[in-house]
Amino acid sequence: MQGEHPLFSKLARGLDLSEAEASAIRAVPFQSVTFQADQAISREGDRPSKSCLVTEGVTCTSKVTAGGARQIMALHLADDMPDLHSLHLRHLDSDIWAITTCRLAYFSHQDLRQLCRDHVRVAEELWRITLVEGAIHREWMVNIGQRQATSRLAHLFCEVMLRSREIGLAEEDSCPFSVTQSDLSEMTGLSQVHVNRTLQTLREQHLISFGRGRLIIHDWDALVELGDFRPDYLHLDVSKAV
Amino acid sequence: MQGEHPLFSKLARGLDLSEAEASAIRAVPFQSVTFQADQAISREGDRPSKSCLVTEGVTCTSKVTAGGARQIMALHLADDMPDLHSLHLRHLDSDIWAITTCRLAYFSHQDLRQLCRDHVRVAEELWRITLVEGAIHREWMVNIGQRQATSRLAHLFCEVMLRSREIGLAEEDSCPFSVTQSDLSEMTGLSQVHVNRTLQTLREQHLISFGRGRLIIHDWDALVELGDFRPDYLHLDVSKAV
DNA sequence: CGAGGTGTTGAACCGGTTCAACACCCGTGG
DNA sequence: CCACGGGTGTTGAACCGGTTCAACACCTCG
Repeated sequence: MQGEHPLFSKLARGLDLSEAEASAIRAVPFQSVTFQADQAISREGDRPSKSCLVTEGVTCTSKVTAGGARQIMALHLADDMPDLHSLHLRHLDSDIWAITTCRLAYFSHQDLRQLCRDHVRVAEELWRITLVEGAIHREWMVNIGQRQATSRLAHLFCEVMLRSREIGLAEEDSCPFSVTQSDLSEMTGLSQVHVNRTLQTLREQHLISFGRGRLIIHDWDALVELGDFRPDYLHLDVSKAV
Repeated sequence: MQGEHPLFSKLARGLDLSEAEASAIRAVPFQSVTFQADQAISREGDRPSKSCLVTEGVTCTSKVTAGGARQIMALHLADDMPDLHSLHLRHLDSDIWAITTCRLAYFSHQDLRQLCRDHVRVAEELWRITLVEGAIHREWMVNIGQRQATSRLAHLFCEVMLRSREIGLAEEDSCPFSVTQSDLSEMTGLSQVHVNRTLQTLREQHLISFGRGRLIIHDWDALVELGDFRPDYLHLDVSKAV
């Protein structure tokens, strides 16, 4: 897939594309842009005329309260589309940040809309992608609202591992995960200090290793149990034949 | 609008419909069903072949953790479509419950898909509706993850008031809101006891009244301030001319 | 070698939880 | 008409998970 059109590799994942669809997708022009870690990619209130796809690195969606507290609402790994929703929403309702240095491919809304009009199945798949994002939001609400610190982190780690595996970035029991403890705290609604202590607990129980840009899960079953992790919400069950 | 086709009144809200679109929408068959308060409408894991629109009452989307704690992830008032996402997701990832007695109109997925294929703008509007749901999810994450109890409730009340106004259910400073304190606790990730105490605080400060199925906001500006409420995320700025 | 970001630790604190008892309200049936 | 019952709301008191603050350690990179 090296050098393949980024939107094509994304869509080919969930869809058995016809010749016509494939070539229409490959014909969508795109622009590659690199962002440094901790750079803002877009800001709340922006009215973008293009949407992006992450080809490398990690981005997140976040908001800051009046009190200055920050919540990260979503993580985007390779092949995720952080602001696809801007295709049909006038303005962005959250910021999008680069967590690591990352590379994005931009597609103009005009081109995407045309693609959708010409190829219904592609439209439906793009729609579906935004729906999965919503499903992940729902699970995160449960995580933040109802689970204890250890479970919250365990759950997050399980998700990251599964999503990394999905895009071919995971080895057997490990995957790249270059986020700080402070990032983790903003994803889970915990304080940075408590994340630190909770990580220690998880490490002491030989469940995970985390650090130097990598997550290693030593005991998947135990982590799943602890995190109350049921992956249905990721909607990975896409058999291409529908 | 009494007696009007429910999907039509919903879509006419955001879209200036052409004759062809309007009649196609009105042609979509639907089935009206009544649910009693606290009845399950659909369950996690279901694979629905139809989606519903709330015509009366209040429903919610929720999940229960392994520990038995329940999180409500979304509220649906009249004209909301609680499981529109099931149109493109194989299975439901959460339960849908009737909070009050309510009336739903059901549309088969087959019909909705056909409608979308025949009328792109309708497809885009339905897609948009699911995207707004996602935007609300994101704001709720901020609410649950970062705000204190008083702000959380204040924020929720502001949202309910605005959404009620949008569908014409609000009087000047009040709207119907028949949920228990326990429901509020599950929406905000607080304990029922603490919701009770927080409500007392809000009442003492003459910000709201809440009870007997009604929410009254006595001081909108103060409540907005307290709740850190910025309504952009509701994406109500739909001028019909695009 | 120094600087700044990240991770770690301890101790005091507090927002919110939990448990358990009680009050209230409304609808039901006797 | 009242007695009853169940759901909802209210209260107090003990408790605890997580926060906050502040200091320090560590690592990496220039």
